[in-house]
Amino acid sequence: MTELDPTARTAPHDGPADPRTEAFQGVREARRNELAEDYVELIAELIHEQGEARPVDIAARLGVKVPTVSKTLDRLARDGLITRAKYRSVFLTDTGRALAKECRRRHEIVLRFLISLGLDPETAERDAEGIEHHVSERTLALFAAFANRS
Amino acid sequence: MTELDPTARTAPHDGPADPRTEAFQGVREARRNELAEDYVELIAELIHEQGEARPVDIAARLGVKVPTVSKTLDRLARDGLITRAKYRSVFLTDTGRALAKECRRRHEIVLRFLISLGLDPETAERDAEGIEHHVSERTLALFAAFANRS
DNA sequence: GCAGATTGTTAGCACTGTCTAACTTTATGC
DNA sequence: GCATAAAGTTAGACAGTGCTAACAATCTGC
Repeated sequence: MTELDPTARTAPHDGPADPRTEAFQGVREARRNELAEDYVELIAELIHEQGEARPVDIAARLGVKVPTVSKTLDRLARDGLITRAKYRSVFLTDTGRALAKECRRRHEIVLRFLISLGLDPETAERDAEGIEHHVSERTLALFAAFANRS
Repeated sequence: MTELDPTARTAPHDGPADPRTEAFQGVREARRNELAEDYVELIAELIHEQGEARPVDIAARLGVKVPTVSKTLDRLARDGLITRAKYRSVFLTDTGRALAKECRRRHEIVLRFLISLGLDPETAERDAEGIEHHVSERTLALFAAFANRS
């Protein structure tokens, strides 16, 4: 019954064998990172726009309460994406900055793609926010090509 | 500071005023329903393919353990999407069936769209699984039009 | 340079979603 | 029709993500 049982289904791979199962596992994996990605992307943006990223601004942008942000920032710090000192604003580590850049890139491509498809910018922004965490590199390349072509 | 403060930002709406904040809130809302949608869609599929939806099959498809499924099914039952009896397989309520149908529709459109964009079917399946919960009706219409046109 | 406003932290609660371990029920194969 | 295998449930742990309430630190405007 375990997913390592080589007699399961038809294929003798390691792993789930069913591509649908792989898809679900991939999605669950992606979902775990979504929030962290939203945070680092937003932190980079705030630093760029306002010179610093304060919990109160992060909370306002995300639409959550400040204590929620505080707790999440602790986790991001623990995971090496940001550094922070008590009662001070937040900084990205190199890792965090790299992730933010990557997220911004994906976000831009998805957004441009949706707009070039004919979507209004507001809906495009909302959809891009949800979609960007779930597009493979391959899809991203197709999106970018489409947006450039049209 | 609260999101109901009419002096916040520039617009005197109720709600967040910043479209980016709305986007984040919408995404969080969508994320809350994703798992339920995955479940009902899968349950409908299993019933169609095999005549019944058993926890063990749901678990195998999703790539999680049976007790996880059991607990989630309790929640779906509590929320009126399925009915179940102890040690028996699972049935969709009318509400659950409607949701499943809606999910399947979205999934199909996204999948067809990605494939018609030029993506290989396996990647398309994986990406569709992640994307389908985050596309607005408006985007879906554009996807469908594109897939039909090409 | 102090009072009051703003911002940030901590503690504690609730719920989700995952797991393992132990148990019960149902199904299967002689 | 009974023993064993398979499936399902329950209990309990743990991390994540949200909240409120209470407290602490910092900032601001006289």
